Amino acid sequence: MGNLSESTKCHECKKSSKYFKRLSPSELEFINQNKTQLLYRKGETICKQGAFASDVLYISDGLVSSYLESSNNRHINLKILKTSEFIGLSSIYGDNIYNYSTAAIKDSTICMIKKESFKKVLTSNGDFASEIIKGYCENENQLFNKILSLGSKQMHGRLADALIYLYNQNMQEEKIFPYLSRKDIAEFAGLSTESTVRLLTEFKNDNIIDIRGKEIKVLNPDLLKEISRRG
Amino acid sequence: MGNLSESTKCHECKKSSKYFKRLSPSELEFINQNKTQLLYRKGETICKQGAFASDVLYISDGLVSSYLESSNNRHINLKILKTSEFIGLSSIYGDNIYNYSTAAIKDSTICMIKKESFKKVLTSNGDFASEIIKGYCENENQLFNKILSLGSKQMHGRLADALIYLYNQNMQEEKIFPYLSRKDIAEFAGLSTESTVRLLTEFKNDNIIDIRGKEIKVLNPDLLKEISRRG
DNA sequence: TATAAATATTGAATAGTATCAATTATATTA
DNA sequence: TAATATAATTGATACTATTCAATATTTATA
Repeated sequence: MGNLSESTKCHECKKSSKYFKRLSPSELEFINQNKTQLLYRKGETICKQGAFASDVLYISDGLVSSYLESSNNRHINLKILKTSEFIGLSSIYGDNIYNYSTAAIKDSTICMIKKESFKKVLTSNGDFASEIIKGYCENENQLFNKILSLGSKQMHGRLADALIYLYNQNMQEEKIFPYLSRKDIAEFAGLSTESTVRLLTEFKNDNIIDIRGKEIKVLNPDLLKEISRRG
Repeated sequence: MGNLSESTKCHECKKSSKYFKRLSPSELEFINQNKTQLLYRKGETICKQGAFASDVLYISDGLVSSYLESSNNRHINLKILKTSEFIGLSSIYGDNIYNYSTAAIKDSTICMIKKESFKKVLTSNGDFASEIIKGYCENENQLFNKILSLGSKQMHGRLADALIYLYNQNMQEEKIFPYLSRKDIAEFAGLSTESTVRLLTEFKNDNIIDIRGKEIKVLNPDLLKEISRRG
């Protein structure tokens, strides 16, 4: 706790997102007063699909994966969420429930902001609202890609899509592959774990990727894109 | 044209959506001045995935299907859009291009509203903006369902999902099945046309649905939901 | 209405993918 | 570190779904 409390005030937060930059000091202070900060350990569920959503969550520091849980007990991974990203934005106006689950893939500090407070700021600050809407749109695009991948491609194309996405995430500051199991990758591609393992080996033998344990490097991104394109 | 011009003014439009109800007369008049009305024939493409999006489209009267086109030449159907729904809202803040294609499934009157004008009203009228954001959220939920269906279910579950969606659409004022080919249904379910036909027959033999040519009736919605649930 | 074109249906063959079981490698914990 | 648990890999098999080809049916058009 002591270690957390240092960075507990929003306006002192070094991890402030582009969204929060749109807020005035008083708005930021208002948010600060209506939030709680929590530490989630690797593997812990942060929010659960279907649960009542009274807060908007903000990743103050960490690495989180979002996923959908199907009625037949499978998971489809949606995104890797990083420091300074929001969770559960669409619950603000929607059903009041989380539409997907999230889990910490490494120890993560999460700010929980009361939804009503968040909404208040959103209504009063058009700039902030615009930024949020922009976020929605980008997000939608990624969902379309997912639908195309799952709906119109077979194994090779689907794994290529997953690797392209994950590799792009991996290239930024923090490496993510060390935190992902084969099962995680499989759930990004919408494949069984075994098929994923087999295909990864195939890609490796074709010098498309390099594998050292969990670490995966893309050697031939163009070919990977071509495989994605062909489906 | 003569037939169209009668209902060309926004404030006289009988097909005004819940969104437009949020606008003041002057705002409505502003939109009116910055729009064009066009008639699309059945089968015509209304907007094309990837094309530059300078307008927000509004279905003044008609029936439209939205779909994604994959790089390997397949289509995945997303939604049936009806009178008083928007097309291309997410291009307002996003990439400036349409992220999906739409085609008229029957003759449809479409209003094309200059994006910049739409944006102007959106920025100045928070109520209107709220309504639009709410629309985004509902939409996102449907995309999650699609991802779950395509990513975690096999044929029976996927067709059940498609039929449940289409049947719900069908129940409203206008019947939609007469406008849909087996191929269309297949593209909603993410299946081949032949598999779709075979499964439809199977569902019919199991008294889950009734088929008379294009007309499809759901006889046992609970069983259909159960099939969807089990995947 | 007759004819042509498009759509729907069915069967058989093939390709694609998951599942199960066994084994090996890696990570965790006493 | 040894023991145990978890994750990764591989092979064989069974299942799922598409494709191709042929036929029937419906729709559109001259």
